Amino acid sequence: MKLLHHPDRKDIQLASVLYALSDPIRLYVVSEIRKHGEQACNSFKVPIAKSTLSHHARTLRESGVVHTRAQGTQRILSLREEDLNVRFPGVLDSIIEAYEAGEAAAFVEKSEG
Amino acid sequence: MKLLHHPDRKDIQLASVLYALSDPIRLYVVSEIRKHGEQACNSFKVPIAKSTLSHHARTLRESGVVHTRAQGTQRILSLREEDLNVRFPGVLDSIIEAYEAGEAAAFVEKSEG
DNA sequence: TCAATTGTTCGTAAGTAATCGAACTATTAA
DNA sequence: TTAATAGTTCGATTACTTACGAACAATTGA
Repeated sequence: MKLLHHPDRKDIQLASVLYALSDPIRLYVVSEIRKHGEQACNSFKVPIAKSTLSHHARTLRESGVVHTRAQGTQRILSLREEDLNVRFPGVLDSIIEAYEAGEAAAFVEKSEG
Repeated sequence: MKLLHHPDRKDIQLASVLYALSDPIRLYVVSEIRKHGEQACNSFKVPIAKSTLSHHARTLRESGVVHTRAQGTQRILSLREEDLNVRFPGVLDSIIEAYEAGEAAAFVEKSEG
């Protein structure tokens, strides 16, 4: 596998982060990570093909929103909260809070409490 | 001219707002309005065709970020700050603050202080 | 070694977005 | 009425996005 590219903190662009967060699937993934901590792609219960999820994970990674590391055959995604908070204070938190307050993903079986 | 459609507050979608704000031109327009108050399209010094600016204004309006009213031949854009703050507290403020703190539009002559 | 699991990459298709210029509408001013 | 100003809409182009399945690669477990 080729090395996964992550932008340096200073190279994270606000517009790119907002774009990455403007998709319902990606918003859901990010909110899940923030709620439950880092996790592998296969833990996200989304109604899309795995190749499509892989694409979304890449979009999140290349925008600087998540960090991806390999663990066995899995790719563990974690939020780059510190980088985002330093660069764009309050942006990630307010977005995720707004998401959780009212925009629960329509495609998720709401059974996780 | 046909009536301009604005979504009701309750129909403003987080993902759509983030998408609207994920473009450098639109981010600039929104930050200008927030800094200097409501203003007409022709006051934005952006290096794009007027038809393109019109498209961006429409994207901002239809996502619920701005309100547009006619005044003579002009279209006055204002920020829907209250609607956005009620629906997504802190989101608009933190985004614009992050933008102004470091993401000044590269296409603008930085002569306004 | 063989199979299962996890994810990536590739090829493709459909849809969407940004952009321009030209033509148009509406308003204001002369 | 005519001209100027401010925007919108249309048609076309180009590029990107999302999506899928198939094929591939890497790791783990039997």
